[in-house]
Amino acid sequence: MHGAGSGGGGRGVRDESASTTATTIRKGPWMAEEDAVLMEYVRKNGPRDWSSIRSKGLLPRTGKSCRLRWVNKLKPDLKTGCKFSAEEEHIVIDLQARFGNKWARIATYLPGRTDNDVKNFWSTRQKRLARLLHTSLPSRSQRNQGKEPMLCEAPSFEVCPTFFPSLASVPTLCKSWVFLQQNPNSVALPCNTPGVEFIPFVQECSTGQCSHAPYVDNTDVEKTELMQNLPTIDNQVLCLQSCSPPRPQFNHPILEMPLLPEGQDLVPEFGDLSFSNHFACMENSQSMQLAGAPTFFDLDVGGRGIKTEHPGTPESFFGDFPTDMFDCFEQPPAS
DNA sequence: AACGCATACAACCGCCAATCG
DNA sequence: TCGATTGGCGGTTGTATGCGT
Repeated sequence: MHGAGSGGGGRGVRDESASTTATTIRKGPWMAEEDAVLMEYVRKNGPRDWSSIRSKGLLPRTGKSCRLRWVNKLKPDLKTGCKFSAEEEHIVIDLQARFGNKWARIATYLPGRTDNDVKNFWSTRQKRLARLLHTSLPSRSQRNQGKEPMLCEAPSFEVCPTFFPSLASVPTLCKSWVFLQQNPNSVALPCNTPGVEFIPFVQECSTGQCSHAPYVDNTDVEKTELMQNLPTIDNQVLCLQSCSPPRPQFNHPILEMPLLPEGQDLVPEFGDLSFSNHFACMENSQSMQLAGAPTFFDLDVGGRGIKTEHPGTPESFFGDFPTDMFDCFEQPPAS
């Protein structure tokens, strides 16, 4: 889509050819004097007619560069030098799942944040998660170039069907799964299962009465449809329960867009505390019941078997994560 | 102290849609 | 109507900084 690899070329302080004459476009870091000129221009003329800044000889910068500088650095009320709060992170995660890489749109929900801020935050987060999970980001050919929410950006988990024979008929477009709370009917849902998106954690409901609505910012009708679309496993209705912290209240009315099944963030799959319990139990019971079946720690994660690095216990697996990674998740209710 | 790595940030690029003449 | 210009956006990359070894 875009000129990959061309970005950044020729910019920066090494661009010594950049002069201060109005006929030559200056690139690279902005100087305080330039900022002052730009601020003064905006004060007099407002944030518009960016190209006239150069045509009038005020700055040897392109209009695009001036606008970018204003929007990202000089505009009042920007939260410069302030890390994303947990609430902001939640908002970005949720909205990215909903809108895709529409950073400008997402930024409108975050006062003081620019699309560049959100984009950088997300990029850094993706890299961090990829590294933590010993897997690589999707190849460029696999990325959707931001046109739609990412389809299962989480690294792949090859889930042994032996564990979940009842899911053999569940269609899947990806290899990522959301795990249900551990119990004798433990199941996993592919992350693209209808109704799973935006639902941090999933529990099984033996009664079929769902007392907890999943977190969605949609209408009740959509919620109902969402619930109806849930698969049934072994004739049991799956019940959704959000175990995530209270969700942020958006300043804007959300959602002119429908739920997108592709949206599924990595965190829910790995943040569920019952996730580890699930496999701890599996180690003790199911692996015995299913003799010969591989355990979670035999599974290949992102093409790299983690068994050798994390032999045996869920704790050893999660030990690789930052200690505060799950701070925002509360313990699921004891069953 | 030096080095390497991860992260945060800044600013570029090309593409595209809207606007203008 | 159409080509040129402009502004907005998303992707990408270089640099600075912090931290651990």
